[in-house]
Amino acid sequence: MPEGHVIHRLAQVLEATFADTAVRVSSPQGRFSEAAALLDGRQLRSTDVHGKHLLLGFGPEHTVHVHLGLYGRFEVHDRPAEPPRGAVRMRLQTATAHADLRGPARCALVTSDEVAALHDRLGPDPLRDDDPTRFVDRLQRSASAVGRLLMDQTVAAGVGNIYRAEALFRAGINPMTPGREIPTVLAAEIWADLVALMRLGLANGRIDTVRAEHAPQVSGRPPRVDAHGGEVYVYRRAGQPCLICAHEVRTEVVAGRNLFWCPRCQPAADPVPT
DNA sequence: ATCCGATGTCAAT
DNA sequence: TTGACCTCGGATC
Repeated sequence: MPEGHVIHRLAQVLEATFADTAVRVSSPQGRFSEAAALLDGRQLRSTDVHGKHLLLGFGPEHTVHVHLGLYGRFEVHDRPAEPPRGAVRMRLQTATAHADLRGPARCALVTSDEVAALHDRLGPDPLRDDDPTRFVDRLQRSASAVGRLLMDQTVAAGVGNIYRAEALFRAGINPMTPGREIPTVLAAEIWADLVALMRLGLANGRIDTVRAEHAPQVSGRPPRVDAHGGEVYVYRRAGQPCLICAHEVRTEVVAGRNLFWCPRCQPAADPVPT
């Protein structure tokens, strides 16, 4: 259940574990057997990540496109593989290591054209040093709520439900604010904060938006340690007191996911006087 | 033992 | 907007 930083980290681990050696590729579950046979014995030549999409390059026209979706997992172990338990879609293995992919939304051999189309479709990724002006432009050209736009992978690739809620909290922006009402400087600041937060998440291996550099001061209140392994201001804290102002954190489904915000720290803009 | 929701996306409506 | 995908950990009975 990853946001983009998890996929970037996964790519690093896979590269470190499997580079420069022949990799046995199989599909114990069977649903990837045909492609696995084509890849078996090749070397992992490259990895690439855009948003939440992982690309494993086993040579020209031998790229595997992986997307974990909501419940996929890709676990890497520095020990020889044992007979798989449960459904393993794709297994990579050497004499000393193995990696098991389970429950992905997508695991498929793709052409270079399909790779190009994927990159074209996705918006800038805060972890790819992409151009922030594309993000700012998309935001400011839309009447949609910013809380919706941040979940749109053509607007910002790799941002998920936690970073959406936390970035908006840190910026003090009400999630229902139309993108076009967000000033350029503020939009650029949201991007810069996403870059900082996601880089920190990549380095730490977990999300922490409270102790992150430049975070708003948590006046006298201890940060809440989130049960999911990170520390957050509002994510999944519906009904609990805001860590800054003690107002009750609200929640509402936006873009199909539960969005969380503090109505006091993130007030709706004043109505335009008539 | 069982239910439910989840760091996601797409196709069908 | 809704259901499907197809997995698991935590809450609840």
